[in-house]
Amino acid sequence: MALGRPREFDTDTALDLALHVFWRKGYEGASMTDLTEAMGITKPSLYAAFGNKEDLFRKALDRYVDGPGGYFRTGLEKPTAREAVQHILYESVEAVTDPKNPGCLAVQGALCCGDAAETIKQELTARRSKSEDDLRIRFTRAIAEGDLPADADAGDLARYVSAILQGMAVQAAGGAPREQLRKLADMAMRSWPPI
Amino acid sequence: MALGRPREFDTDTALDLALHVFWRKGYEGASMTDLTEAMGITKPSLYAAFGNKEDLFRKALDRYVDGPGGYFRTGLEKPTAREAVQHILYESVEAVTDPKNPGCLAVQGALCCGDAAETIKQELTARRSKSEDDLRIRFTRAIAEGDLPADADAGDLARYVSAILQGMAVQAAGGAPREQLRKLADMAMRSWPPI
DNA sequence: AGACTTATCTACTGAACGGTAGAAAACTTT
DNA sequence: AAAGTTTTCTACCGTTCAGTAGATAAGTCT
Repeated sequence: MALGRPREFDTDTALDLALHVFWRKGYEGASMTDLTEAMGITKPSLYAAFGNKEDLFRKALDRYVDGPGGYFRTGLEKPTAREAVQHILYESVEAVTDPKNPGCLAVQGALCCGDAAETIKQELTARRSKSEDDLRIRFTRAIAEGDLPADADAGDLARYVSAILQGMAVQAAGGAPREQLRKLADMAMRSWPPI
Repeated sequence: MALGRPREFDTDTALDLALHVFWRKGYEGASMTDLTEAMGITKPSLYAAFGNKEDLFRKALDRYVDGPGGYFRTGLEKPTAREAVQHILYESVEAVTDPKNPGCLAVQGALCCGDAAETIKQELTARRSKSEDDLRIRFTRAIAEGDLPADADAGDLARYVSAILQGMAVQAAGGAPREQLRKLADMAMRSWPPI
């Protein structure tokens, strides 16, 4: 194997670099020039390795959920719904206010896009919807386990937590300091579950 | 007065048409061609009447807060903090899920923008921050009037309501139906104030 | 060594972007 | 009617966009 000239860059680290550009500028805001300069490769190399811009973005997204976005899955595995929400909320605060990870990728690219980014918009919407569904399933289990009140609506609770997370992402994009978002998480936790 | 050739279009209705294009596509997503076609005028006419794209967007924004976004100010004038929040939340649900007003302009344009839109991003951030501050001032008054608990933090509450509103806007952009957002507002109201 | 395969490079598309020049048209004023 | 002012139009500007052609370089295979 390994026929032909060997690749001179590591695709995974290049993908990480691309991820950070998309993170900072959004899908449409990140030009191919921005990306190639950050990744340290030329455009033909990028196209040969990753396809087109859309493919690159999807691959970067996958890397996001397995890397910096991993706290979400970790949170779902906590023993109680309360601990799950707490973990996800507070880790999300750290993530969206981390100067190395400026903003939430899922929200960042979700809005304000032109016609060309329609499919990207759908992809991000689908991923957000998937996260909300994961929450709903977790809450359904919690209700069955007596961990949440029997008359709670798992879907409503999932939507509520999602809204808080998305609101935090918007506020972080507006420059809200970590301390303020922590207090927002505090408040959401104090009245949890908001039946 | 009224020297020279008279303008053949009405600037206010043209601004409304522009507003809807920005609403649907965001600041960067709306091209000058999109705008002129929707407004029914040519590019030089647009530039002569409104300046450049950025000026046009700001004028459309002003028209937004005085028109479709007017429910916010109306809400602030309600006699109690609870009624204010209730009014703003439910009217916001109607606004962001109105098929004629697809999304929240303030959130729509706030993210995912390239370098060119940096000043627009700042403008939108400033306006969102202003709204949050209006809420904070209203809550401060409510605390003084005994309308909210004395140990409540007006700033935290304002941030909380803002987060819910922004979360709703993101979910609406993702196609969430009106019914679901109403239930989200219900939930936020049920645990109000979340001290 | 030589054939084969793949990566890398410079240089370039065509299209879309925001914005404008310059002439003609439509009005008020004198 | 002529001068002055402003709008409107077609046609264009330079720039940037995502994406590519074609030559060359660097490896592995027989």
